Amino acid sequence: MVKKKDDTTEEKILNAAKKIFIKNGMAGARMQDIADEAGINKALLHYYFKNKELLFENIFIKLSTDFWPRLNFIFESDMPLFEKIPTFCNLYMEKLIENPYIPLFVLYEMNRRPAQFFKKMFAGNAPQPLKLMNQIEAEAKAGKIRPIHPSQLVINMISMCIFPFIGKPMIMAVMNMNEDQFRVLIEQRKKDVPIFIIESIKK
Amino acid sequence: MVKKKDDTTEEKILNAAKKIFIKNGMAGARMQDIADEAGINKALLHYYFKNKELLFENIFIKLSTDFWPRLNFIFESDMPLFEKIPTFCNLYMEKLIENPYIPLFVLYEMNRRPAQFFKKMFAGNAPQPLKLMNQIEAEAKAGKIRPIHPSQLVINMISMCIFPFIGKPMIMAVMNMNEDQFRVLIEQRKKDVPIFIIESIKK
DNA sequence: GTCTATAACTCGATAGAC
DNA sequence: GTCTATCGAGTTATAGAC
Repeated sequence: MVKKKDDTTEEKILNAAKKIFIKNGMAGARMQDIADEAGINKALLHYYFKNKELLFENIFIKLSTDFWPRLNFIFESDMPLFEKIPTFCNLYMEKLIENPYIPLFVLYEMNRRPAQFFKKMFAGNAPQPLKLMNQIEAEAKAGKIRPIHPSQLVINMISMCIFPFIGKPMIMAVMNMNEDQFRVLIEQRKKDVPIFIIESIKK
Repeated sequence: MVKKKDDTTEEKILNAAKKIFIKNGMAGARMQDIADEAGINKALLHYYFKNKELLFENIFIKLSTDFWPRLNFIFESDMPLFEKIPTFCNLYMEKLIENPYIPLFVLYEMNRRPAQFFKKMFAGNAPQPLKLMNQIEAEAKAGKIRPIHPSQLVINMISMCIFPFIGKPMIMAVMNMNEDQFRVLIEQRKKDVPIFIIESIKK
């Protein structure tokens, strides 16, 4: 019988820290809250992770890869563009539905840290949109799609996938929605965003 | 000779608080930093604003209206849709270029506050996309544009305007850009985003 | 209104027993 | 490895002089 991973104290701490850091951010999170969430005391927390900064870095690097999950294989696949775009949007939005609070957390913390810091967070995990961008440029040159800046198209796609999760409270307030209605909106987007993009670039 | 508004102590405090809160967030901001920035001491800060929470609320409500500046007149104007969309994108992105850090600040703080809290922040300032949405629906029914969910179109438009400002460090890292190149990218977007949208919905 | 000084408190971190 | 107890730095907030 294999011991479940999150039965160990270290896993309990990591899960608790993840939850508390996402909820309150680095500055707002308390070591006491993390200890409580993990069902241990502060001293033990410091026994496993020397200080708050190191615990945070550990979590931040993990969550950065959740923010940008292993979808490079789509960017870099040989799929035709009109298939690649819906595939990416669907898979990425699925991931975001599972982890809706990660983008805001990651982008917020990135904004108050020097660029140097998140070089290491990208170690081997950086998104590689270059092949997709080359593909877009090739299709445009070949007259298969209308001329468009590849980087702008990629940013448009990612903006429309991510933003609703970041702007959820604003959207719900402005559009006078409840949780259920918001969930429906997001489900709709999985179909609508790819259509929106393809309608824009097709000739 | 009229006294400049920000010569008063209260205005100095408000400007300082705005700067520090945007930079460090509510949890990360220190009353001492705000006092230093304003060129006064902490005691005087508490004389003007009883506590940190009240000062924050004051700033947050102000910044929420900057986040959503007075652009309702565009949403509600009688402009044709194909003119309204570029006008909105241009004016909104101009505002965001002036205040690039406000969206992340506002959306982050909104996410850790109960919906009830920012009801008051919307007092009289809520964005009113309803007329725009009705217009979209009418144009679709009349066969002037392809069928599309009005709320999705509005969210797409806002996503593409705002997201680059929130995701700036990520975009710069992934696309290997410096500040100047990012500025160019944003300038391009003022033209490209409206085109992208119109190409998508036109018949 | 504005300041200095300090109280009151929060929180990260450590000492030391088991 | 895990706990209780506590230190000490840093912060919000107040008292009280000018």
